[in-house]
Amino acid sequence: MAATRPANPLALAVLVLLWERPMHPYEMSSTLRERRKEDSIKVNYGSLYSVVESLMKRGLIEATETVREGRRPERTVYAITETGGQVMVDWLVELLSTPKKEFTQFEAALSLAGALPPEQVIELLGQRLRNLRFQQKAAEAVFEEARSVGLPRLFMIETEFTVALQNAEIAFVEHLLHDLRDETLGGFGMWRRIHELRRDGVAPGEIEAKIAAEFPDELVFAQHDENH
Amino acid sequence: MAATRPANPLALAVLVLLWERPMHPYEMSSTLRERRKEDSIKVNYGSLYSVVESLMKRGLIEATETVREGRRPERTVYAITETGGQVMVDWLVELLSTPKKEFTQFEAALSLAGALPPEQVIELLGQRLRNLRFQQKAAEAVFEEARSVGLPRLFMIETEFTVALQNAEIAFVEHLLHDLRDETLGGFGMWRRIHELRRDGVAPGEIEAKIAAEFPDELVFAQHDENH
DNA sequence: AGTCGAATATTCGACATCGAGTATTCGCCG
DNA sequence: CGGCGAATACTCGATGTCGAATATTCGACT
Repeated sequence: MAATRPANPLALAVLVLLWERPMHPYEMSSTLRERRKEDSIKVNYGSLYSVVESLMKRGLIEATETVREGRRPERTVYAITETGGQVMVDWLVELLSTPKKEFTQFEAALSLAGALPPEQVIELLGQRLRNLRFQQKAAEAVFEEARSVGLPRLFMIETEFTVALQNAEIAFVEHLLHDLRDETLGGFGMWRRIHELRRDGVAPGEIEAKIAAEFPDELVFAQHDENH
Repeated sequence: MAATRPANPLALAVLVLLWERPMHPYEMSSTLRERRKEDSIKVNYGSLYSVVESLMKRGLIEATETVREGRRPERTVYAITETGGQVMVDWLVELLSTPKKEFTQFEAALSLAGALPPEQVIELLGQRLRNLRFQQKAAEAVFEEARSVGLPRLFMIETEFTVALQNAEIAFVEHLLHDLRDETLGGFGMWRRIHELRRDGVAPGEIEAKIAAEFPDELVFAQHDENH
């Protein structure tokens, strides 16, 4: 059978750390913290220990010794196995070369935003924009500081990436807000009307009928509705 | 106590659907499919049924009737409760107004890419770029088709959003690849040297020492290492 | 010598996730 | 009219997630 791997990217981080040198779990978490990898990989005690166990079961890492230093609790030191090294490489290859759809909460919220009235959505997106700009300022400051300390860019590409994505989000929200305020976005009138009717306590079925009558051109795509 | 909610955004989708009108779970999944929300919300049978149960336990939705149509298996129809309506609004408000850090696999991979030699990373990012461009073409075609069918833009904002993010990713990878090929990216020499030494079978501890000696200026930030 | 908080190091269990499996029925085609 | 594939509708359990709780030690300061 092919060597399987855990789903959690934290397991990849563990493999990479053990590829550098043997370590015990707590040291992994502090190393990741020191290198600021917490910002790009979700590290979490519970997950760390179960991910290590899961890597053990699959034979990708092995316990080499248990040390007792002073009277601290016992620490188990792990090392990567040969299979583990291969899995690490394969995993990195896949993640770097092959884009995979990932779902964000904001995307979900956008797709469900129709359940709030348009004016409120405009208001909320305005707030988001202010928050995003604030975060952006903060991120750039951190960035600048890291550079001034002499941290090579190589160690910050993942941060550059998230900054790039954030900028794209800012531009998107700005653009969307503009179109919403303009009321030029296709479907806007229908959206507002639905919420007016709901506010006035019109029943769901009746709303559907009214909307269909009032906005025939915006619903041409929905012919399948006639089946019911 | 404050009304809690499940963590899975699919639960929000369920609330929104039931806010529109009562439904049974399978109908939820097909409605989401029809509206192409699968692309922006991870829908998954297992999760759907457990999310519905979880919403029930919290009193955000309630079972109104169980219908048997023909000799199909029994279907339980659910409706949203008043509390559920409030939770839905609060949840949407939060997601729309407040950006929250989300971790992507690619970000994790970027931050761990140092475990592969630079030449390979360049090669892999080249592949990624080709894949991204291909996907982009496909997405734009879907988009164009939707518009030609008369689907109002309002129903596609979430798609516009992901397209914007994808474009940002393409630009980022292009830029990064350029800097890598140039070898202008700070830390590049060190990175290559580490992999040369590993390939030649030099021991981890020795590698660290050699690197520290050969690249003193790129490691000025790492003074904490002297503690060990 | 005492204590307080930060760091070290891990466990636990409630909860969530998800794909594969099961069972049924409808509709179409020959 | 019979059979087969697509659609309907849901269940199950192995696995994964994660924060809170636990327990200890170190160092700084009183």
